[in-house]
Amino acid sequence: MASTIASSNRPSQACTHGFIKASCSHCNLKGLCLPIAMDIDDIERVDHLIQRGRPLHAGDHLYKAGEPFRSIYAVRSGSIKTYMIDEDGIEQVTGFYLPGEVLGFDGIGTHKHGCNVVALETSSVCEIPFERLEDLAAQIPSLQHHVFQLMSKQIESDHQMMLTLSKKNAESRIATLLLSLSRRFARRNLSARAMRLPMSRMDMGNFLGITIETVSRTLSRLQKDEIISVDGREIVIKDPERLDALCHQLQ
Amino acid sequence: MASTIASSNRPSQACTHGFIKASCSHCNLKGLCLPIAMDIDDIERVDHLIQRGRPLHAGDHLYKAGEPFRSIYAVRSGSIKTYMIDEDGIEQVTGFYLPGEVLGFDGIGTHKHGCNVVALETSSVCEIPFERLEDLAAQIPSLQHHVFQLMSKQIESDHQMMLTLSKKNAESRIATLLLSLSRRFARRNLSARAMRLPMSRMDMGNFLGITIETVSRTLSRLQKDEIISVDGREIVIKDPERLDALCHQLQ
DNA sequence: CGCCCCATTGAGACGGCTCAACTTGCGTGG
DNA sequence: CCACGCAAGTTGAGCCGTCTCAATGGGGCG
Repeated sequence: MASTIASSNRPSQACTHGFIKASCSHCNLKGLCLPIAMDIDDIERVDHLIQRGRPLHAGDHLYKAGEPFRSIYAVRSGSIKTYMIDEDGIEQVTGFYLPGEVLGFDGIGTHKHGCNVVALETSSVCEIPFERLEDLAAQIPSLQHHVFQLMSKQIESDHQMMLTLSKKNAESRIATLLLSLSRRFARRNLSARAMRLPMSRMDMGNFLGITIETVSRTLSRLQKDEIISVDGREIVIKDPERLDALCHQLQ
Repeated sequence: MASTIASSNRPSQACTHGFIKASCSHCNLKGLCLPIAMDIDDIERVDHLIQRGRPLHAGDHLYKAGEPFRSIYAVRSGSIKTYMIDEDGIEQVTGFYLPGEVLGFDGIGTHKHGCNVVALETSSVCEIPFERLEDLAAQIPSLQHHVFQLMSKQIESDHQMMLTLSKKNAESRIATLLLSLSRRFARRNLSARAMRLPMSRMDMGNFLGITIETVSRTLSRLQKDEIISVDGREIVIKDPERLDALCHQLQ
């Protein structure tokens, strides 16, 4: 399944030395990612500042909290988890990022990355040096606006997450996550019904503020009720309407 | 106490027709607010795009979710609450804003405000038209960077809130909120120990993901343990160290 | 093959919710 | 002036959802 994701994003040409050679204009994520709604010349200019690195393997860290902030990153293939560790060592998963999604907007304020970023499976990212992005954004109004938009959407989705954590019960949290993943897969023309979860039960539970036991029990219950079917990380949404209805219940 | 806050931010000159006349360069919040770290000429240019309106009274909405997004706002005096209402009518308070703090960064992505904004007491705000801010940001690199920084800090504090909602028990959530308010009062050279909460128990509970009964019980317990004293909305932090220690406990 | 990690399932404990009663402060109107 | 209603807050009793602790079951890998 990981290979399915990767192949759906693989650029047309591959490079001899094993690195993935790509360009924004040929990337089939350009309708989702940073270059959205930019004209071809401007995409070229963004393209030149993007650095495409060696693929990350599952468990590899892209960066860790406290390291100097220099770049933001767009996911090209695979999947990425961000998490923070507070002063007491408590971990909080703050997000999951799929191809075409941009991460790393925290850390601009403090010049240090605010969270840790780790690959959940073999993944590749585009690195976007932020100082150069700022220079270019000052020259291309639509790019500046687009960066503001991406950050704004991050804030909105974080607020939605605060509501989920604050007001919803375990079943509703799980349903909300499954539907979010489903919609994001669908946006990339993958199946909205059948998917392989990129994260462990531990990561799901940590993100949703519940224990792995509750995650497991809830998934089992949803399966018993024939709303989804579960086989490890393979999930099939059998009844999207009822799953959606579950999102709308309180704790 | 509301008047204390207002007077501490009142600009030097007052206008005849009752509106508060002000400028960024004379505002004693300029070390906290949008013009931070800008030189005097650039502050003047920011100053010209800022619109200062009639004061809001407690309960007045600055804007509501769904209205077209045009401006962000800096709090000049008083205090402001933001909250979202999801499709089921569930309300979630997403933040409290004190003088010198900037709000409204959600909504850039969708061109519609993502949340509702209401004054908790008599308050005044500076309106910053966003299109003109974008124009100016493209000309003043430090301003563009500063807007990115403000949004980045919003994201970081939202992530911190996600951790609080996801991992901490009621006592720890209350302690975290009290210390956050205390630090933000102190930054404006107000007392870090004695303060008047700008929000109701309902708002505190909604923000923190607990019921008003639990808020009330928890405050009573902290008072019994002589960590704080409570008299309605008047709070005195009697033992900051122990209050801080309470932040660091799990659920 | 055995080890370890991840996931599942069960039983009991507990923190916070629900429901309810009561208090207090404040504005309104008789 | 007091009576009254109303909103906000406090406190208590019992309930419920999730956590904790524990046992068991696969699946991948050395």
